[in-house]
Amino acid sequence: MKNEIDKKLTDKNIKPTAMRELVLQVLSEQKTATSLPELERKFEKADKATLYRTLKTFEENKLIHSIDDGTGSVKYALCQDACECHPEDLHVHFLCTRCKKTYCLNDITVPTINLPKNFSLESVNMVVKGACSNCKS
Amino acid sequence: MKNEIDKKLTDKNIKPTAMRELVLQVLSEQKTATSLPELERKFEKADKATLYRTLKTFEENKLIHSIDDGTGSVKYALCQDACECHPEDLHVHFLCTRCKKTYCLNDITVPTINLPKNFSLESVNMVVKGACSNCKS
DNA sequence: AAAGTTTGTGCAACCCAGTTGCAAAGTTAA
DNA sequence: TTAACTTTGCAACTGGGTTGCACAAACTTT
Repeated sequence: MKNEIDKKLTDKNIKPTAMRELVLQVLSEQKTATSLPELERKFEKADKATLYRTLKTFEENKLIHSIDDGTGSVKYALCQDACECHPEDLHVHFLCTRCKKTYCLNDITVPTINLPKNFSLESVNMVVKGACSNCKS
Repeated sequence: MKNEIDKKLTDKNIKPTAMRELVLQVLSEQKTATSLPELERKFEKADKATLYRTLKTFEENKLIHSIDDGTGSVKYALCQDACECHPEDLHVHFLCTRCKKTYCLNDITVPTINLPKNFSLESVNMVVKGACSNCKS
């Protein structure tokens, strides 16, 4: 258990502290992406700033990626193992407008776009909104 | 001039007040999408809340649409004449990571996505990031 | 093992976009 | 002109995100 978590951290060159183990543990358990405020609620004890910096560290080291789904708080989810967060690695995200959960649609990669002349591409944020299978009446 | 602006407002069932005429005027002049804070700076005089509510009114009446480009402030741009803001009307937006301007790529409609079973689609926010033609070195 | 260095954590304070309540001003209707 | 409604302006607040700083914990070096 703990060893798997620690391995994930060290594989990405992140020193495995107690805090980081806990946060990664929780993130691993989620089926949908998690925001900083949500994380704060899950860890009554922990400090917002620490959680914030933990997420930043994870993101910089490509352990997680962030999704801005327009709900006002950025959400985070684990990257796929080999993910380098390059444009061709990116997948579509789905925000359920009912339950406000954000899903990583890992097997739906973002479509290629033909940009206008002299525009260069760095990344894509694609959020599809609608009702998820749980909420669809 | 003023008549065109007023016509656009009344066509969308928005009462043409002085404030609204001014805001629509300014929005019409922009080649890129405009945020509330930017608008505040353009109108030193006007109140934030009024501008805010003006934008909301415009958006509700489908005169403008909003784009969350992840910069921390939502941006607004005029809709195309016949726009109903339905999924099939939506276009891709481009955020230049250098100059932070957000372009409506009006002739690039968002690609169709095959959602998982029992997921329904309401709308799509697709923001491509990179360097625009002005900023590309 | 002690002193020094680096890294991580916790607290407090802050910034800023967005939002709301309320009262004053303006507009429309009777 | 009065009454009803709409718009505007001010002030205050919310909440997510961010930073400075001091303390604690973990590595280094001798």
